[in-house]
Amino acid sequence: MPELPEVETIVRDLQKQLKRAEIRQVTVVRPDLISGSPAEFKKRIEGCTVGGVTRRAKNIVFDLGEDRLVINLGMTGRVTVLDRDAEDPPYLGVSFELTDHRRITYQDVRRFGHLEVLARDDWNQRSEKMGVEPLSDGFTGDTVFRLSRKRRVAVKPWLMDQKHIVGVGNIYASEALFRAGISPLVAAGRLTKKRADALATAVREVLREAIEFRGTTLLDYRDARGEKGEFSRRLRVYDREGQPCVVCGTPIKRIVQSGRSTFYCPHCQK
DNA sequence: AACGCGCCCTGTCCGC
DNA sequence: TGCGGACAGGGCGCGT
Repeated sequence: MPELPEVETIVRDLQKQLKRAEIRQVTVVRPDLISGSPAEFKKRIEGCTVGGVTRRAKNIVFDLGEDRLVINLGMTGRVTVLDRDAEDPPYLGVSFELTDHRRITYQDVRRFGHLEVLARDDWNQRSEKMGVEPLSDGFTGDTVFRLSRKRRVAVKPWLMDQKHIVGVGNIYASEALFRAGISPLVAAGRLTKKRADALATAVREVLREAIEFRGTTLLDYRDARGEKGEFSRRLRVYDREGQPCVVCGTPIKRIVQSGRSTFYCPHCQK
């Protein structure tokens, strides 16, 4: 569900809302969502002050001092800051009661999400092994060109593979390829340098715009205030099968690649 | 090593 | 109306 823009939106909300927030008590409602035992999870978080909230790939990272609380939202995870007295939201997985009048809740219908506490160094090590951040200075057409060499897989699933570039999921992969005029079916390794440049630009632009509009809500996504994202209406191909291409009017096609839907314009994307 | 696929789980929608 | 199948922003582990 949430890709880079949605996670980034949530993180920015949380940064503002949780300045120096202190966590008093943790309640694990669904132990299958966390790594390790609920007792250990509680022990390592209770009493900690949130020093900051950042994003790495599609993960929300809470700075707890020595430890990091890392949340991956899976498909339907939500992190919301509520009044402490507000009733439990549906599909509540974990609740973090703060020392002020609020609490942070994690809800997840499908429970593909994941919460984990780990030591700062362990997290840093893991983070170093992840793919490149597409909004970082280090991400250019050269990056795309270099990483895609000799890859025979189609560029769309390649773009979604977090080993190379992080944060791009099913929606923004289709959207970026449309903007770059590249067919989702071409082999990643066959991209010319020029097309790699265009793709890098398209990825950066679509992610930036989506953040500006607070992400895409198809169904489940909500930001940390419980609001939907506004980028949905600006999608050019995703979920638009049969509708006219915004550029040329050709009906948008839907195909399945690696088990995921891909949407594209067969006329504009070659 | 790289890649495709099934699976995790619950809800919704569509066709028959 | 009811039911089965397909599908949904992700990611892991398996086999080839």
